[in-house]
Amino acid sequence: MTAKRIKTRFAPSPTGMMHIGNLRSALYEYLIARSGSGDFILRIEDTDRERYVEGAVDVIYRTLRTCGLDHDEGPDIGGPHGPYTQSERLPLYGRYARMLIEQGDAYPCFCPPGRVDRDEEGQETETFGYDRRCRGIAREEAAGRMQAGESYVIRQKMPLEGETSFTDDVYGTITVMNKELEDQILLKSDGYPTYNFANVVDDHLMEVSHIVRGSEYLSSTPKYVLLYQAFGWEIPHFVHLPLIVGEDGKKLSKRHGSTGFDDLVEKGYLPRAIVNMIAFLGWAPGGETQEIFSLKELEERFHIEGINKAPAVFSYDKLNWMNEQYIRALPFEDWKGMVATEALPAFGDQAFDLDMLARVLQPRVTRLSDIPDMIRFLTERLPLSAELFYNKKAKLDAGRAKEVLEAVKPRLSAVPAWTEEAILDVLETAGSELDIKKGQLMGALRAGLAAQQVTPGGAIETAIILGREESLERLERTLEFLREA
RNA sequence: GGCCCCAUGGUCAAGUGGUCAAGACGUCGCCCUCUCACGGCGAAAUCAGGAGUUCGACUCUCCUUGGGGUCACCA
Repeated sequence: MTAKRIKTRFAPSPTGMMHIGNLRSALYEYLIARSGSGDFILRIEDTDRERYVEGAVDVIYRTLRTCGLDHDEGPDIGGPHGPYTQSERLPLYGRYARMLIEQGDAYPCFCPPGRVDRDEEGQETETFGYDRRCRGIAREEAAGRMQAGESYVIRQKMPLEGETSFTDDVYGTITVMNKELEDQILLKSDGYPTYNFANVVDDHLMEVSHIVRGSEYLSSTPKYVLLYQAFGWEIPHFVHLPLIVGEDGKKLSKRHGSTGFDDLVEKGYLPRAIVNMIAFLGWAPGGETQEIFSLKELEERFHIEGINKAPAVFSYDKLNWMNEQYIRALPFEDWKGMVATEALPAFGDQAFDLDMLARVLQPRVTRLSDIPDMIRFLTERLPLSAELFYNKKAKLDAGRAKEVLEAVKPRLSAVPAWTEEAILDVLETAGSELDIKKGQLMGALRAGLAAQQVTPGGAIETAIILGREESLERLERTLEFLREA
């Protein structure tokens, strides 16, 4: 193969959400193109009218855009090989199919759909696939029946002997016996091509150099190779990707939880983290140990040799970690904006200090959607209990907490400005004057303010977030509880 | 079941005949510490099995076992 310009395509079918597996294909296709300064194009494969979902094309555009996978040709931006939507290319497929019939590499088939093979006793046989019943129909008879308006499909005529092999850039050379290949349908009775036919025609016409797709297509690739040969077209590079599977080792699907890009985003995963995560499902840079890569960096390091052959299990644990890395590294202002959209509705009319809240949350949040639960103790006054104040190490319990708070609350009420520095100053003074250990002081205050044993952030941070008024009211309420206990 | 593919710790994986077999996630422990995190340090944990080839195999070959994919007028 000559040093042709690298060109890859993402060819999704508009059937709904953007599955993680599809997105990974798109990402690898994009990276293979970009790492070789080639082109990445988008083609919509809408040849299945029954599965077509309104609006699915927009999901595809939107997802690619938010992930930063810009394409060079596509239905929305055009290009030299349009149209890029298969339903608009129908006449083309018919023409090429007829060409194959004339060459003797395809034939019309009049069998009803889904016919099951049966043996002499009428039992279903164990053999699968079409039995080539119509393959022997004389050309004139076939032409007559087609003329007469009989419904038919066009099937590829597979060689009955010999073998076909091709070399995949990831899996190496693969060979199959031709007799194993089914006379697959190229053109359906409704005039639409099947994927098996359209992808070959379009990939050739659009000058795609590297066909990148999931390994579930590996076993049907010999049939495509035969098609390329029948047309006398140059065989492109094949780059089959290892499957993404769930924890149970099975191909990732709906029952494995959130497997759509939108689902993940809704759960609070950052698009950049998702992209980084799926880049490593079946690929590794080799040599180096870095795992956090921006899309730009991936464009520089990605290479086909780094693609693995074994299926990869999608790990939510690892995704969580990646998301945390991205959250921690976010510029504070960006992070604050995200916290605001989660927190504002939860706080409602209640005032709170967004800066401090964001600061406290940044090193602790795993997914954005976790925020509402994490801040519930701030947006609601939770029920109190004696156990809240128990801390063995600090020798703190409800009784001691009452003493501490009784002593400290008046001083807090008198703080001139409700700032970190001022509050810390008051508490330190109180601590040394009244001889209260820091653990007891802070522990009692934090529990008294939060009414929750474990909190993100400490006593002072909590006080700042809540503000003076709410903090003092909460302390008064706590003291009332403690006095009665 | 036929055909095809795959096989390093629980997971993602580096490795390409000679390494004490990287690193990350997760798990566990310690430190830091007003709780929880973050951060730091450390630990346990892997070459599926069997034959070969070779002076020497995780690396090469074969077989076994295990797993997966595919057998649609879906892609």
